[in-house]
Amino acid sequence: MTTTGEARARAERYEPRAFEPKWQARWDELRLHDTNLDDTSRPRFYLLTMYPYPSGALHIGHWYIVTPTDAIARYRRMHGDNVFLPIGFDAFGLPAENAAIKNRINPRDWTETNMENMRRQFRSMGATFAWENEVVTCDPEYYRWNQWMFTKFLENGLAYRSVSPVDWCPNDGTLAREQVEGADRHCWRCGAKVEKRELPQWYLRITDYADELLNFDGIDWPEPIRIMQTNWIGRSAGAEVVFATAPSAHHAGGEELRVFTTRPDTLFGATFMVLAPEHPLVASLTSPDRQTEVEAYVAAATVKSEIDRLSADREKTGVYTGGDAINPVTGERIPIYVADYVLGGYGTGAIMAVPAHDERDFAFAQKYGLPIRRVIMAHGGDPDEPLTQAFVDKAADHAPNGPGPRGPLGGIETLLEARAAVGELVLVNSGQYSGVPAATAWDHIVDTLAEDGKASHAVTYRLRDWLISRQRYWGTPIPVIHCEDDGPVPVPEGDLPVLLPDTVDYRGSGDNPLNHDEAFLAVDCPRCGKPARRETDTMDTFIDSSWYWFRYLSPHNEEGPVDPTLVEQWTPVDQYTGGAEHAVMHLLYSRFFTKAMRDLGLVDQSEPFRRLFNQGQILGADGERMSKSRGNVVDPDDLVARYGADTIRLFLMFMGPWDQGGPWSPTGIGGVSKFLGRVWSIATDPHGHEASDPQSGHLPAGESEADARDRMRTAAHRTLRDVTVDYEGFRWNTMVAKLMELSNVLWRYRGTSVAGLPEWDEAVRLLLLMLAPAAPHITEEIWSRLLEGRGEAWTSIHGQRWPSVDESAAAEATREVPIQVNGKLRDKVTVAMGISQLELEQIVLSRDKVVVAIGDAQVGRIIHAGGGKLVNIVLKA
RNA sequence: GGCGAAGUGGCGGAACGGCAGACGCGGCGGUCUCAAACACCGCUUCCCGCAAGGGAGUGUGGGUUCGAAUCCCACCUUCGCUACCA
Repeated sequence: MTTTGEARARAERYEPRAFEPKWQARWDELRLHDTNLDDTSRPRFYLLTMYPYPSGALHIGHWYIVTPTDAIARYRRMHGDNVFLPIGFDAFGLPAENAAIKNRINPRDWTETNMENMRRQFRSMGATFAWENEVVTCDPEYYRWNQWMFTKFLENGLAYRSVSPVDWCPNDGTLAREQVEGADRHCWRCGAKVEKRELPQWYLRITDYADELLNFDGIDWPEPIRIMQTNWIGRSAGAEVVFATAPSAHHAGGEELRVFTTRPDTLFGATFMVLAPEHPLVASLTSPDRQTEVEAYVAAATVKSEIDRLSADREKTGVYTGGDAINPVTGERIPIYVADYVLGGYGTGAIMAVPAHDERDFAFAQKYGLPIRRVIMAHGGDPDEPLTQAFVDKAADHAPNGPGPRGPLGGIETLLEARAAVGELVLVNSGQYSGVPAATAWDHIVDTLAEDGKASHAVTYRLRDWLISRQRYWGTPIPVIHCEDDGPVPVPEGDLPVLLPDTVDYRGSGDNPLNHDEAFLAVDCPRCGKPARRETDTMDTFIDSSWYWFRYLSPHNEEGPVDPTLVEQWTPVDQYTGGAEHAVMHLLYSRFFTKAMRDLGLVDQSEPFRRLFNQGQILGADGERMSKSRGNVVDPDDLVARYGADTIRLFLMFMGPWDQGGPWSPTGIGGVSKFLGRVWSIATDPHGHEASDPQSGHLPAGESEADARDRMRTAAHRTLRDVTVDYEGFRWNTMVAKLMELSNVLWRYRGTSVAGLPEWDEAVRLLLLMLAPAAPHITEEIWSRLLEGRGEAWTSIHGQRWPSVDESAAAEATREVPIQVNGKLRDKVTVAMGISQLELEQIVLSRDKVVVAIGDAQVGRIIHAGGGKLVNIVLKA
């Protein structure tokens, strides 16, 4: 049998379109992937991948996330695990609402249409999702439990309402802190400039869990993610010190002005104070002659954040309020400034400025001619030596509170350690503390002031409470009723869910249509029965994604948000996969929710995801993020139509390390397609050969049949050994490469006398099994043909057990030993595996090339590296 | 400015103390074909050489080691996140 020209036309070629849809339908029909959650006879494997937003169509980035995840699922099934791989849709959110405004259609219809298309596309991947457990977050069956949990949070003091300045985008309404991006403070979604607005808002007390969230014990997460979360939480241990305002012509004085500092040891160097523009005491401290100037500055500061960050000069600005304060240790009168380099939302919104030891304060003091007093220096130095820049001692920088590495991953673990490190630094110009080591003074000053209630140890965090209010329609209505007499009252459990009305008036502006829906708004107060108004804010969609994996276990459960038995049996999630762009927000919120739900008695655990893998992002061919507006979106449907799903799956895995991502380039896709074509030919037409190649059909010169049989067996089992490790570590690119190598070996033997021998058949079988999780259709098709050819009944290849390595087959009889002389490669020699070092040395030293390389020199040591992997002859100098 | 990640052929990448460039793309040459496409075979880090062979080489400069792409120090570049956190 030959394979060329007409003959090739006759031989059946790899034609994925001919069978991929058939198998997808078959797997669905047999319900191969709906998981029996009650089956406890097998080890469970809860595999979760981040559910998509129903934007309308999958792009290649979705395939990049889902395809390897599906391979993990299939691989675990081959190990006998009861795998649960659910999917759903993150179906609330702005794009639906924007589309609604634009096209005057209902967001629900838009969303439903999109989901239907995406479900079809998911099927075309051959992904084995448990569709029976699908969760759609815009379904009342789901969001009612958001509401239910919100009322529980309220009862337990975890939710509260507060009027505060919020970031406001003219298009998208309120934004979370994290949703404001970049130096110019633009909206993460639409890019518009962000303003500030005062609004009553609902918050969740995530900061109550700040310390617990810093602890990653018992979860296997990538270190960069842990570091990012740790830095995001930003725990800072220091002290709060109370300054008193000084009496003046316009001001009685004696008011408390609290500051947060990590350096109370520098208190004697505090020569002025700075308040954030938002600080509540700004107005009362301002003297009449300064009022105009201060008010103008404060007004400018609220807008400023948008405008001036781009202007490269980050020069500090501020104005004197005309008010003064008393330094509690020196008794000095020091001026109080307002400056926007102090943040209203951090610490107390006020600082004591120590220009000698803080770069920002130094710059400010220089600009406004304020005194700079050195209070810390190396022992024995001259305390009056003028400073040309702030003296910030490095060791203190590495304290957990400093700007350097901090927290559990930051090197120096505790303040004590940090203080020990600054032991050689002493206070100067600090009254009774002069000459005292800075480390000692730190505590002493705080403790002494604490006796008079003037200071206390304090911890602050960068992390703020989670603002969940959105002035938007397409989200979970916050279940609260505002009554004139009773204030905000939670909707009673029996009245849940508060349904989102389906027919609303889209005004085309950013304003929430719920504000104008009288049928929705009008309600009686559950407490007093008087007419009241419903809350119109809806919840941040990150609420939806903060517990959805629990709901997958019992998506239709009407008794509660979760089924405690299934939760206990199936969670925490064994493996979570998703994009690294969610490193902080979604993953931190999910951890918080899990802990909060635990404290409400809903779940029995503290961490949601035991193991996390963050894959990289596929960018457009231009290296930019894929987006419709950039026009660089790659449509997988076209690719599937051309190459078939298996080729696309495999190509995405072959591109490079999974956590790396990178720009999309279809170059090379043909190589993967060719590989599958060869697998096809090897398995379905083992005796065919290429007539255009005179060598084809003959064993390589000098190779016996026995050699070839050995080589096939060895190659197959070594590949199995290595590929198994790659599967475990999600190293898809090398996994594919190794399967290509094995196929190259078999390709060479195709049509020769060893094709079809038991070793051949075994190698082919192993190749198919190893390829099955990654390329499920072609392997299933070939598998069924092989069974049919042997007259056996059909069973799915995906129900087979992962093969085990025959170590004796994987072992080789000989090995090639590279020979170095003085670390330079000079020769190689093939020797028997069991050879002794002495024998090896004799052979090595007798090699011509080695003798030449040694020349007249004397042989010194001979190094046998890596258990005989390499020999290095070291010459005497 | 801070934090994180990464710099290896023309390209994606492999190797992560022991043969640098696995596997694939692209390129070049060839077989098949009237021809093209497909398919197949061979070569392909750079420099010198007809070859045998030799030399250089993993962002740059140092260091540790018998041996460094890999470990350590300094620097440069790119990407991501963050933006004065007291």
